[in-house]
Order: sequence, then structure tokens, then C-alpha cells
Amino acid sequence: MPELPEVETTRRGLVPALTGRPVLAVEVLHSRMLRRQPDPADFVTRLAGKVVGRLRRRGKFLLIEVGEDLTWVFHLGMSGRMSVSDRAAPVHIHTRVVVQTDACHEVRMVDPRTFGFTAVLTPEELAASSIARLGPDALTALPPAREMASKAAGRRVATKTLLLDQRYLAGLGNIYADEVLFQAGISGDRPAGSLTLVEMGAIRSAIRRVLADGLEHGGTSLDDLAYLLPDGRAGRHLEYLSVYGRGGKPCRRCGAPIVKERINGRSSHRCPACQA
DNA sequence: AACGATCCCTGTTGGC
DNA sequence: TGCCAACAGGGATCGT
Repeated sequence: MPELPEVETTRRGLVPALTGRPVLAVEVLHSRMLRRQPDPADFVTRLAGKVVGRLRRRGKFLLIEVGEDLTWVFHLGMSGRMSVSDRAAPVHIHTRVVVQTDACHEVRMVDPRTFGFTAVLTPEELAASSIARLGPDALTALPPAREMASKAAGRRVATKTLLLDQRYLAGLGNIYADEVLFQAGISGDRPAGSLTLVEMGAIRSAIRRVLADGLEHGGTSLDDLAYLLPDGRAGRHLEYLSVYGRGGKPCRRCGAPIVKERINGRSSHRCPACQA
């Protein structure tokens, strides 16, 4: 699942293939990818001939500057990934968008389950989109614990649900939220408003550590269907996960069986002994 | 306003 | 062994 470490790894892998290059051609193989484009007909015409500027990221959104003031948005959803491929290389069956910026290479968006999307937005469209309502980036703009706690005050929603709320904090998904809560020693079903400042500090520290570790390993690749780096390699973080996907297995810290449960419809994993 | 439920998708998994 | 229901989940939207 592409979460912040996977999207940041993807961003870094795309920089050499895209930055400063002209958009020679764009091909949309699945129109569902354009469902967040206010007028889908704008997508290709806005990109044609434009030069790609900086590649930015906010939470799980990849934001690419194109032309004078347009923003090319990518979200990888649940099963999306980007690849930098030789144009002669076989095209994966689930390729949805192809971008040619070079005589012999192209950038491909592959997304079997099509939860991902892309769009080219004007400043006004960007300001009106959910991207403008994202919370601070969990990697580059993590607020002080006091601020995180004040925004959680009075909230009865589960702590995990709040961590997954991209308006509260942008970047955590189901895997890293479970890992953060384990590292912090807190059960995800605790009402967010019940956390003490010390506990919120532990969550904040855990976010920094978990995201840094995930990024260092190039993200988490779960299986063949999931995320891969733009060069086709798998992320190496899977074997470092403490709880996610480890239901019934012994806790790496204390040996107690990891519990798998549901929190607001999301599969969740925790150690009943290490987390309170 | 806050919160939970539902929907969109399709490859994989697990039970019978 | 083969079939099929259940499952996975980010974000938008809707109902309470």
C-alpha cells in the first residue's frame, strides 16, 4: 500500500526521469484515472508540450509542477505504482497512464485496482480540491506534540482513525498507523481525546521513527500486486514490520500473540501486552 | 460538527 | 481440485 514512505521513494525515483523535461506525449489507457479531473478533456491538452518543474509531495499526493502554474497530481490509491521503463519494455497489463519525456524512456502508472487517480489542476482547482485541506505533512511538517494534542482534544474518535485522517496529519495509512501505535505503546481504539500530552509525545516520536525506517528501506512491498520502486525493485521494509500483517504471531518485543481486530472498518494489529 | 457506513475496483485467499 | 464469497483499503460522499 503506497503510504508516505512509498510515495516519497517514488518521488525520488521519478526526479531524474521527469525534472526539466518536456512532456512529449501522454496516453490515458483507463479513463477512471481522470475522475478527479474537473473536465477530463483538459488533461492531455494542459500537458502537451509543457516542461516539468519540481516534484513535490504532500502526504500521499505526488504534486508535479508543469508549465507556468499548473500542478500535475498523482495519487497511487491502494495498488498504484510508477515505473520508469524503456519504451521497448513490455507494458504491464494494468498500465493506466503513460508519459513520454525522453526518446527511449517513459514513465508508466500501473494500478490494478484503479483506486489511484491523476489530474492537472489550475491554482483555483487545486485550492478547491481536498489537497488544499490536507493536514501538515507527517515527514516534513510534523507539529509539536502540544499542537497535535490540542487538535485531538475532545475528540472521541479512535486514535488510529484520527491518525488516518489526512486533514489531521497527511501521510499515514493503515500499515504505518498500526506500526506507530505499537512503537508508541498505545492501543489504536483509545479515544483520541483521552491521550495525555506524554502519550501524544510518544506517538509523535514513533511517527518520526517509523516513517524514517520505512523510507530508509524504500517502503513496504507486500506482494506481487503491491507497490514497487520506479526501477522495479521491491521495498525492503516488510520484514521490519512489528505488527501489521502479523496477527497470531508472537510479538517481537514480548512474545504475546499479536491481535488482529477491526477499528472503524480497518484491519488493525496490536500487541495486547505492549500497548495500552 | 463529529462520526460511522457505504461505495468504488480486482487480484488473492480461504473455506467448503 | 475447483468454485466462489470474503477480503484488502484511500478517499469521497452520504446519513445520523
